[in-house]
Amino acid sequence: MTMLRPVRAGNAFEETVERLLQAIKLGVVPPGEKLPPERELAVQLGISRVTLREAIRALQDAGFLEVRRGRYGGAFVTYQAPAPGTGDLKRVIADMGTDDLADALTFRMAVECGAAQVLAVMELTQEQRDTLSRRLEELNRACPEDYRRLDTAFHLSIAELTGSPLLAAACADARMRVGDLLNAIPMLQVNIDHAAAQHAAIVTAILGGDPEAARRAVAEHLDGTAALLRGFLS
Amino acid sequence: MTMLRPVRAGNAFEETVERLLQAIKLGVVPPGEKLPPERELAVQLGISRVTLREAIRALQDAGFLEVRRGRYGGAFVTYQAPAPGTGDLKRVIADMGTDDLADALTFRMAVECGAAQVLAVMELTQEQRDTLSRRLEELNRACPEDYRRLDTAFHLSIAELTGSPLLAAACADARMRVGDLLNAIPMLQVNIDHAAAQHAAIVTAILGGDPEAARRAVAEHLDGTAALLRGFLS
DNA sequence: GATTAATGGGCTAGTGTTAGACCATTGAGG
DNA sequence: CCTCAATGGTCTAACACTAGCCCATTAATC
Repeated sequence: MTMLRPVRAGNAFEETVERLLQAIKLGVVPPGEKLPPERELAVQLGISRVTLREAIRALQDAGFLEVRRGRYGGAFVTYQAPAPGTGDLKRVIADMGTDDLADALTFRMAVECGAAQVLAVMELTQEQRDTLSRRLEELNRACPEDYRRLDTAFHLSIAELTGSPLLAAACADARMRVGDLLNAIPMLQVNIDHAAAQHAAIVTAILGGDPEAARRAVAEHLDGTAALLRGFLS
Repeated sequence: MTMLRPVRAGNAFEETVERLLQAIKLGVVPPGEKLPPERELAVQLGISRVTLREAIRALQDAGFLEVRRGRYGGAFVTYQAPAPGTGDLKRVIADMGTDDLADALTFRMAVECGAAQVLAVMELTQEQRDTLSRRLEELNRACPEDYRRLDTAFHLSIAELTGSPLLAAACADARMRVGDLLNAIPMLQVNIDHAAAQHAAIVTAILGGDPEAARRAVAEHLDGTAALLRGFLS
């Protein structure tokens, strides 16, 4: 039964590695930038410094981070998102398993549509409206290497603007789970143009206070990804 | 930032107590019934038997469980949901804090609407359609002491039928967080009739494959709860 | 009444995790 | 060049959690 599912996903070390890895892959910490200091980050993640260091060490060994000592040192991100190509997609899908893949896509569809709908119903301050518009603009002006990162930022800001940490966390989790997938999808100009139109429709619906349209726009947008995948699965 | 939020909610003992408590309060394990055997439950929850026993002990001390030894023994639920009244509501709200309250309600609105929408889009087997209809019937025939439990079962089955464990877990989590609230809300016949009509609308929309209507029906239904609360908050 | 299988109760040794202190290194600025 | 503050590196003692084992109790069944 759903209610008696596992209390914890794994041990602290594994979960920490996963979290940091996804923060890196999603560009929350861009290449060349460094993670917060260990003592600070350990507090944010709610774990001990020892465990955090083990995780950082693992990511260093795997080539995602470069750790430098001394003042102005830190754990610097060396990972660069690979140039999107179709070659990796099948491997990524195989790595996830089709069940987990469907689960992640369904989950993402539900929470992102829900977030957009909720946000569209809310009365937004001018500042909130500006934030949303700004994220959209930044995404539209993005150069290819920044695109994924800003796309993530745009999608997550919808959830964050609802003011619900639980919802923001759920959307971040959903995004994490499809992160590898998105990185492996080829990024053609047609796709980008298409996505841009859909992003604009989402923002318009939210700012216009139309939850139906917001829900529909997000659903269509995410369906695009799902359709692309179905193409590669068959 | 959202991505660097805590990796774990608390220690295993606390999380386990919380989980079991909510399973009891939501009627997943009805009064008089017993929890699964310790060895089995520990595996399901992904914790050691020692930790589970500590949690059970705590709930026993708090009067929610009665543990009996020997064959056919087990941890029996003694907790009976209190007769709903307005007296407790303010205390429950005060216990949660208004921020957490708003967070939980927003989160629930998003994930339950998302689940209904997703389910409405899916092609359902006859068995799935029957399950949904059956849950609705059971709820409509429920006697007062079973109402909350069957209401929970109905709502959760929407998420479970999507086939996404992540989504089901999110909805269960959302329901957990508003569980005390729902138990404290007075259950008048008008409210029940109103809810029944909304439940029927939800099922109709889902079985009819209309995601817009499904989303709207769930939103209206949950807004009812929120409106009731706003009444008590002012 | 004896047997027995299912269950909770309790112990131990080992591993995971934490908090906190202290050391080592580095680069900026005096 | 020296100093210093911010940072990673390391250690230790305590606590949390786990796996596995065996014991104690109980009620159905023979």
